[in-house]
Amino acid sequence: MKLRFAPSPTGFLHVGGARTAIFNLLHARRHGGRMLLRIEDTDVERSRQRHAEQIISSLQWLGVDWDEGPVYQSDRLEIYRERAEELVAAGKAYRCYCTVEELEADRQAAEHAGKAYRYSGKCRALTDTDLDARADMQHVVRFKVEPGAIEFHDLIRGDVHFEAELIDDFVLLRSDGHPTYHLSVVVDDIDMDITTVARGDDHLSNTPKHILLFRAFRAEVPTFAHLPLILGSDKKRLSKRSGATSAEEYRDMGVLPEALFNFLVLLGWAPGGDRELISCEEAARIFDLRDVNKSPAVFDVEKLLWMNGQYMMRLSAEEIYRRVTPFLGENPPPLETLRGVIELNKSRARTLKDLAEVMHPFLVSDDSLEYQPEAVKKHLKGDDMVPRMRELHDALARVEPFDVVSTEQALRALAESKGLGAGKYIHPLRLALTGRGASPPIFDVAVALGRQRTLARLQRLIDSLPSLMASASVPSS
RNA sequence: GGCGCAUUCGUCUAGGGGUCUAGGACGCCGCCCUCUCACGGCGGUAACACGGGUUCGAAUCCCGUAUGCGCUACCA
Repeated sequence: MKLRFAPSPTGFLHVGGARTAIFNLLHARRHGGRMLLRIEDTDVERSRQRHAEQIISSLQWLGVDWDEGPVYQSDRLEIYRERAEELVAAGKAYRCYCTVEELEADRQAAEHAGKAYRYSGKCRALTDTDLDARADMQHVVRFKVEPGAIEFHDLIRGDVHFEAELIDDFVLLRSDGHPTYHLSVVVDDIDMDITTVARGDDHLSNTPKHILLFRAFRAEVPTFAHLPLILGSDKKRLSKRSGATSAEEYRDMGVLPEALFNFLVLLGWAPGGDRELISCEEAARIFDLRDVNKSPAVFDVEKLLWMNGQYMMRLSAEEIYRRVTPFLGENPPPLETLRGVIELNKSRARTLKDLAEVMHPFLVSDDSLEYQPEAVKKHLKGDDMVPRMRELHDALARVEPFDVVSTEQALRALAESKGLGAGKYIHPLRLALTGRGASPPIFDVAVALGRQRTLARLQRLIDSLPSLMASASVPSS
């Protein structure tokens, strides 16, 4: 068994394409087959080498590891021409000299008449003398579609039926000598011994053309599996309008490749047994294209983000450090100083980018911490703020050892001695240490910062108290 | 327009004639945990598109309608 993923390099790796690649990989792994990567760049107008490279690097990032290739169709142009000529020689294809303008006029006419446009087929009837007379003229090669029923069994859709009468004599070779998709895909699937073609649903209607070509080449027709499309939240084909569409964008957002992989695998397929989290290896043991759903699935970013959070909190601090570093800006601190900070924050973020954000207070210097206005307004209240914070400062300066249990005991003892709730100290302390109203458990934060920095931040808050409270009480600007 | 495909909670899905007063997950709501925010735990909200058949019995099989999507290029 051999499968292939065959993207055209006209843009980034679309998440729909990513899922197609994943399903191909999984099916190959499950059945002990191989997987080929083929770049379908026969459209010179739209294909770009840099896109091919981006797609390849996105696949690698995602963990889709193919066995053969990448093969570039642009390296095989001569082969497609030869095969088209073979079909012409065999009377299964013919040269067509109709111009784009003529065809367009026919199309217009058909439209005005309210009828479905079909290629007239007039070049089918060209005689040898006609052909000799036009030998030098630009032309395309068209496939001669003979009437008849075309049926095939799709792994996902089941039995599908088409009538060849409704299929135009489609172009195989363009006037510039480049093959169309229909020709190159079939020639390659034959030459590369592809046994199973799993591709997007948008190719279902093209399949009869391909079957006709396989027959014309006297080749065995592969098994097809047409995957349902991935939709945006607007129920339309996933597009920019409904959110990020490329694997790269999710990577830049701080989504883990294994989370995106897991999420995509679950779009149209379920491992059974109420399972949600599944690794590539586990999926490769039980996945089968035959179990894929027929109906399109909406890409729900919320669920992806939840899943990403699940993966993040299960990773070790070392692993997260390696991945979050790119989001930390210039000169990220070494692993050892961040290990504890990561442990404290990893269950509080859904993406690496979010994680970098919640880690921010731990990364800045004590005197450049910013205080969030809402938190200031909420927690810096009362005429006794300055003495209250001084007492806390002194208590924390004296507490021994400076660990989570002792610092908490010290603070609570202080609060009790003053007849105040512990919150009256805890919340301002949080503001002092993080500048925010929300953070990991505050005594863990203090210990992570260490006594010295804790006291420095507390002192800085005390010093800033008059101006902070003044600005907070102003009706706001 | 023609052809093709699809249709279970808002979303992803389980389900392949009786075990379905339809299960799980995300989201949302409530409660618990609690120094805040997360995490976690508990509970709740919410679906078989519609109409005909077949059958003792249909979410499951068949037909039709509706809706959606795809293809209908010298794009892939």
